[in-house]
Amino acid sequence: METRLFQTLLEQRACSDCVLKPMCKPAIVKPDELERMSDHVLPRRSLGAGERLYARGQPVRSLFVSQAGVFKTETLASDGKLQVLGFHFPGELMGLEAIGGRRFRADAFALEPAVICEIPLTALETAASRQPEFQHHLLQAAGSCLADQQDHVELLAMRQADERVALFLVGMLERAERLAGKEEASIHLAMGRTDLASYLCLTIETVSRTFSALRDAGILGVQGRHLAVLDRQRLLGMAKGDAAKGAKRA
Amino acid sequence: METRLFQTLLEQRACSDCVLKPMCKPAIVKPDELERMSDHVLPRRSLGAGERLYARGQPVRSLFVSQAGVFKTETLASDGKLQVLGFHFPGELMGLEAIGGRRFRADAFALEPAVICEIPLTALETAASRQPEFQHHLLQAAGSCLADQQDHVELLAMRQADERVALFLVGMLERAERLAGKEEASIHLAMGRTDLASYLCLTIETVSRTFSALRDAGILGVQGRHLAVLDRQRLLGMAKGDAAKGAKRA
DNA sequence: CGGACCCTTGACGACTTTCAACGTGTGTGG
DNA sequence: CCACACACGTTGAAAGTCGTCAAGGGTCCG
Repeated sequence: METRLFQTLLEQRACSDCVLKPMCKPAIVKPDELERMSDHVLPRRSLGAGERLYARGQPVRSLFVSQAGVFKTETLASDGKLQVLGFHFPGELMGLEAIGGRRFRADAFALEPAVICEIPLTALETAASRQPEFQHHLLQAAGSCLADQQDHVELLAMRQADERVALFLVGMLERAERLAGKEEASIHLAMGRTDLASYLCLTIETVSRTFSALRDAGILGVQGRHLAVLDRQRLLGMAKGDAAKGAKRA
Repeated sequence: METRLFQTLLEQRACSDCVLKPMCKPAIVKPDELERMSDHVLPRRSLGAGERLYARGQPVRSLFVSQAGVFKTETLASDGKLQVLGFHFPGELMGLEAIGGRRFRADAFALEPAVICEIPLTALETAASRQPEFQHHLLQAAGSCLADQQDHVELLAMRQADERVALFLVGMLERAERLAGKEEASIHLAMGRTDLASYLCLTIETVSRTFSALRDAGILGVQGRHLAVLDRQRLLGMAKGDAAKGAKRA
């Protein structure tokens, strides 16, 4: 059950035993450094759905890696509306964008019950100094965060709503498959339509209509937040901007 | 003249003498490390307007900092169209998003005659290992890149074309003022309407019309790429999404 | 049972895109 | 020197898509 996994994740203190080590982006290399690292990583915390991990404006003292559960980060855009900046899956680093300005620029919320690994910046930097390979990993993790953000911009560059949604779903599918290690035919969305719409820069109505169109076209099965990928090929096609009209057949 | 400055920038080999040191984001801290760093930084190159600095798919061996001249980075979006991801001013780090995947994900072009400082990754990492403060700076630079990308997303989240353009102009103004160290009343755009439109995810026609509307509203003076900020207050207001209608007075 | 929340669906209008034409400046070649 | 092509920017009119406003259904919970 989920509770079992949660218990396991919470009890683990040592990074060397971490279930997520293989996919932990800031993964540490040498065993002895792992030990040292463990001493500094704070005890794992669990968060309930909707709970806030950190808040905009707080000084950054730690970075975070989700062990279980999807997170969202959102910021107050210049027009005063909330803007979802990203969704963060287990193993993905959070908070890095804050260290440029020393304070968090966004709020982070758990979308589901979650377990979080908190790494103090001081521990991160001393570990990086001691161990060039870890430093290298850290830089790579930063680069990956940047790449993710660029993907978000690319997503927003898709003009048509259905293309945007399709590209988003393909991305979610890939992430889920990377975590599961196998092909998936269904997607469970951790976020509601509101967060989804904000991330895609669309209204919830448009998102809902697009899902319905994909359903009517036989591409997707839609039951609330649970989606079934019925025609992977056509979904991929839409994500590439092929089928301008959602329901149009090839 | 510009040529004089170019000559100066090209002749400088030592980071310690660098004119841009105060604003070089990956600025190095201690003098002796500066010396060592200089030995590894490649001789500065100059690029003509439109010349390519690096290409998508190339393996990353160096990061780059513009010494003079604005650059653009653009990628091939999944729909096959070119998408401008960012504009990079002197002192800003380029290429970091590539190191996550070991290859450049974008092309970088000089928009004007430019001088570039090339820092091999190996030099970067050894310097960071030796000197914790430099490592800290490097991480901060990475964070700043990430923050810039988030700003881009925030920009794209502005629904109305005039709000997007206004927010972009405010950003350009701020960057120019940071470089100049004083308030500016005019903006010289290094990029053409096509790159601008791509960055803003609008068509060039819409960008052009928006500029015209801002001109007619008495907010902006427009002469091709040269803009005069006539009503700073109202421009800021639009960037915050206040005036939904561009020409509407307060 | 009522209410809150989330998601869906419909109709209308506004905005941007698209298509098209025009003007300007620059560089090339006659 | 002029003609011409070409790139770039502007403007106009028409069409399409998404946002807005509004209403309704479903589920969960008190």
